[in-house]
Amino acid sequence: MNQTLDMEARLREAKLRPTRQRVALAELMFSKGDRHLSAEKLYDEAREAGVAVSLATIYNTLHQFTDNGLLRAISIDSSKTYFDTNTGNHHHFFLEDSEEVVDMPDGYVTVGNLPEPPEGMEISSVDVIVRVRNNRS
Amino acid sequence: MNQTLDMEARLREAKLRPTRQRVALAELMFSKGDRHLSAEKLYDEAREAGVAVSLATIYNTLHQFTDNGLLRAISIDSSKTYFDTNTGNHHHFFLEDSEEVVDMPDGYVTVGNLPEPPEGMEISSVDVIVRVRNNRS
DNA sequence: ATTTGTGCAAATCGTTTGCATCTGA
DNA sequence: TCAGATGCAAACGATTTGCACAAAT
Repeated sequence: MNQTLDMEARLREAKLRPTRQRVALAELMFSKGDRHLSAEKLYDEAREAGVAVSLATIYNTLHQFTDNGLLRAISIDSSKTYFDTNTGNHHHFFLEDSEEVVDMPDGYVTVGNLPEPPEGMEISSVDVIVRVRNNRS
Repeated sequence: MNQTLDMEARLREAKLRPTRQRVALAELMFSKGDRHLSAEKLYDEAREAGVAVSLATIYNTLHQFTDNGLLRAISIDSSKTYFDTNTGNHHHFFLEDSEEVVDMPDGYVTVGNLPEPPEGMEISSVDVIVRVRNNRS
């Protein structure tokens, strides 16, 4: 069974037209387990894989996927946005030295005793980021 | 008692020369309780207050203050960096609608059951960000 | 045939840097 | 005096946008 067909179905479910580029990018992102990609990194992978896409399309695609629930955007480091293929509830380690984002499996981390959000506000999400570094820094 | 003198002392303690601009900026930042400022916002406040500083100096100053423990940098939203005048241990609410950062008093939020950091790594800091929005979005 | 997506290059935004000029100790 | 600070404008890197062209339904 061709993976491409699965991706097409997946895109249709997300109400996105399965165009050449979207299918190719979806395969790159979703065929290798959970990943945390920056636009630039995905762009490089696409070129390596011989997929012709422009950087603008990478950004468009990443945002469309995010809006339609296929990806989750993570802002950890000002300057770069990471897109997480794991949209489930979980938190992250951020490796300061290599600027990599690593999943912390769910089941870990409990956040307790949250104060009330400000008047008229509701919680949209709770992000826990544990910054780590090489212990000989 | 002139506030300026206090700020000068404070800068000296942090091993920074109390220059005209640094003293002025420190006063703007530290005289009004805990604040979360972006470089641009501080720049605007400085101009309003009639303090002549360039944006480059604002950035330099903000980073020097951060390196010397007077401020803490927060990356919440890719794209903008916020500088927190509260360097103590605490977490934040991020108001998605207005893009404001608000302190969550310490004593709240307990993070439990953290997994081991990856091999050879040590925890540098743990950040909890609770994103909130208007409940009629 | 329409609507939606794509590519390119130019534009934007926050931030940084190079360098000549000033200023505080 | 003279290391360290400042201002300006140009450089930057990530991201967005405008618009003509191409592809999907």
